[in-house]
Amino acid sequence: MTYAKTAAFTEEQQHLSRVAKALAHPARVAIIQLLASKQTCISGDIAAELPLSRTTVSQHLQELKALDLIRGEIDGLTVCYCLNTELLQRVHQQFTAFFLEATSGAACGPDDACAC
Amino acid sequence: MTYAKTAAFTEEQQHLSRVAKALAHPARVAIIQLLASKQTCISGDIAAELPLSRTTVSQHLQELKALDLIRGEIDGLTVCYCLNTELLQRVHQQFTAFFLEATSGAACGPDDACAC
DNA sequence: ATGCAATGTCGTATATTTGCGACATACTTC
DNA sequence: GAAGTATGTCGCAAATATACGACATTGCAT
Repeated sequence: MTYAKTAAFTEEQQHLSRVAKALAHPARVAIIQLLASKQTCISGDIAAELPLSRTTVSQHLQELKALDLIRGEIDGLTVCYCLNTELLQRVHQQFTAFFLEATSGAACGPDDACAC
Repeated sequence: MTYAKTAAFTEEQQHLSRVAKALAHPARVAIIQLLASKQTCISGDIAAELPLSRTTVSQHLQELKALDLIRGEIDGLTVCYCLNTELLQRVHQQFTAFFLEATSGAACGPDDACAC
């Protein structure tokens, strides 16, 4: 395995990067925004709204579902996807903590010159 | 090009996913946290702190630098990296806007059942 | 100038992601 | 039950990402 030496990193770092990877594709960002905008949790309409094939969209949906960021509920023939707002809020807090940590410390000088 | 049909998405979605991709690896998250914790913008010490080869760390640094999230300043023989806190703050705002949008709308029901 | 140390780049091997057509499944309707 | 529709899974091809050793470059010290 010459790939993904993730085990050597903090659990926090791994989790943050896992969520970041879920958002690392515009299609998945678009899916979340779509679910946020439409009250009704759409199903295959998502595929119709995106410039990708239905198969590909389904895969992106599965990726988001694997992280539990979205949830799918079978309603007869169609599947209803919705956001897991509770988890999204927790993720938001983690990202905020990360960014606050990153922006609070002394960094570059006034004209972006390192202070070392 | 059977990959990255990013051009079909919003500029906002593309940018968010680009930054997310930069954070989609624990090593890069660790690098940012390291730069945040150490006052002095370290150089190759970063490689010593991570469980990766110096070459690999250098590549991760270049990726972060390509997005201007970090900056490197040559100081004689060593290179000083530091966080671009200004940009990080802007990115933080964008992520916050995204998460607020995602968590505000009506989503799953009380027991995480879709409301459709 | 010579030697050494710190960095980055290049080439390469492997793993993963992305995208999509073909197929299987499940459910609704007639 | 037959036909049609909505979804997901599987398998494949191409593009990317990850990891690292070998090499080139640059600057410091002797």
